[in-house]
Amino acid sequence: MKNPNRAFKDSIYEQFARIGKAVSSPKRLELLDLLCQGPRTVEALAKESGLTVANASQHLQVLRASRLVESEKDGLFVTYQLADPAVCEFFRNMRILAESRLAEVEQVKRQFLEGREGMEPVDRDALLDRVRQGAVTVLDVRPVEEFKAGHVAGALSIPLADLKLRLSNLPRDQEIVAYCRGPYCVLSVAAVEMLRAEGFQAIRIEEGIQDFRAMGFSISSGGRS
Amino acid sequence: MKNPNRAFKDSIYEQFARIGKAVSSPKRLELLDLLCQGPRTVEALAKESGLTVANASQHLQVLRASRLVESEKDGLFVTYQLADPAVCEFFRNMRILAESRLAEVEQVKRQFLEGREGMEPVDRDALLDRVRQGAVTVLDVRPVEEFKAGHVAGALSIPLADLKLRLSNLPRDQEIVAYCRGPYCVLSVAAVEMLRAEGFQAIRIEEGIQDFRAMGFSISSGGRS
DNA sequence: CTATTAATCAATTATTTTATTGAATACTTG
DNA sequence: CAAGTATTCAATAAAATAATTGATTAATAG
Repeated sequence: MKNPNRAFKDSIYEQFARIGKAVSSPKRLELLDLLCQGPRTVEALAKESGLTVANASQHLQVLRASRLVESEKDGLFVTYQLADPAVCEFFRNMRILAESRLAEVEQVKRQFLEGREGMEPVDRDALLDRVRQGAVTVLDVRPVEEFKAGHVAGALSIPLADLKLRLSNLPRDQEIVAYCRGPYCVLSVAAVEMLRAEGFQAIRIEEGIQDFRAMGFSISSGGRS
Repeated sequence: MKNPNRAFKDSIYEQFARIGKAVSSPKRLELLDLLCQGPRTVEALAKESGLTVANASQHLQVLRASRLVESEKDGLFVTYQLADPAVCEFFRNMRILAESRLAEVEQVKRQFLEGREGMEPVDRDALLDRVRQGAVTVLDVRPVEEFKAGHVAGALSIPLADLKLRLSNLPRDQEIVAYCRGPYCVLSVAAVEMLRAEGFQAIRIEEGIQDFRAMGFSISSGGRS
């Protein structure tokens, strides 16, 4: 057969490619990753991703055109958010695929963490078990809004920026497990370095909130402001 | 903090974007989709996707550079295949995300199937149940090699091209459920049209082999050549 | 060794995509 | 209504991507 269905297939794959194009730019992926933590204004996204506001706005519009995110105007501010939790799950799948297929990812990570304290290889499963059993103090070092949007049940919220001032809230006789946005977020790295320097038993766990959720951990939202 | 970790993040998201770029082209998605059915030579892929051989080869090299596929030289022929079953699963996730987020997909499909016989909306779950229980004749109309690479347990293999000659192998007193590569493959559409014209009770099921696998159906491989 | 075939390479062109800049819009506050 | 701010728009230049063409490489068969 001489493919009389070509036009149909072309249209279909063209649609699928809209999703692919949306996630083909590093900066858009970074924006998506941030949005996985919760809604954000254009300005906040621009700042965190190192983009100019105009450029961030354009990328966000690309993401919106592919229906992965939605925007809402709140007075002067425009808040962007994921259009569906499935988008976050998709991003996570993509991340995991990249980790498994691209050796370069591990390499880049290793190079960055090289020589940092508290980053020794650990028995990840054993650590997760201790978290699950509440046998350690779980510390969420992300900004408060992200903590409120969803956190590991029972975790303590101390954003990295406030950590130095709130050391007295932390136990000196129990291990502290710090987490942040995921394996490529550096908040928990800095937190653990500071805590160790202050004499705490602290260790980083690479998982982010989406990973905990995917692994069936109990997730809470809200909490004291 | 003035983002001293920018370089690290940039490198990481750049790696992730390699996967995104690989799946940002409609033609590469079509190639990936074909490879989800099993290994293929460049020529076969080019023909089926409507690309020139040189162009297909280039796209395949892009896919290989992102480690989603691998190639192996067999005498004169180069055979490409998915680097990992996870790639197929990823593609499926992407397809499902596109279906749920992009109304255009449904629209394009509807427009194409409009007025075709045997494409009436059916109770999908009930149909799947009948397939699961073996209460119908399940017909795989894909090329034999694809059938051999994996098929619904108990299905009968009659490639669309041979269907006219092998009608006697099919029951006239039982419903025939035809499947092919998935919702956007048209082999089963043509098969059902032909079967109905010949007086069979035939119906199409949109699921492809990966969908059946994901839904926990029993999958066999091999079979008579 | 020559001819044949499958696949890739290399060079070109046309098209898209990206970042940047400055202007324009839309909303809020006084 | 005027000033200020968040966002978007529009225009541009730079860079990356895609399809096409013809040449080249590698394996096979005679």
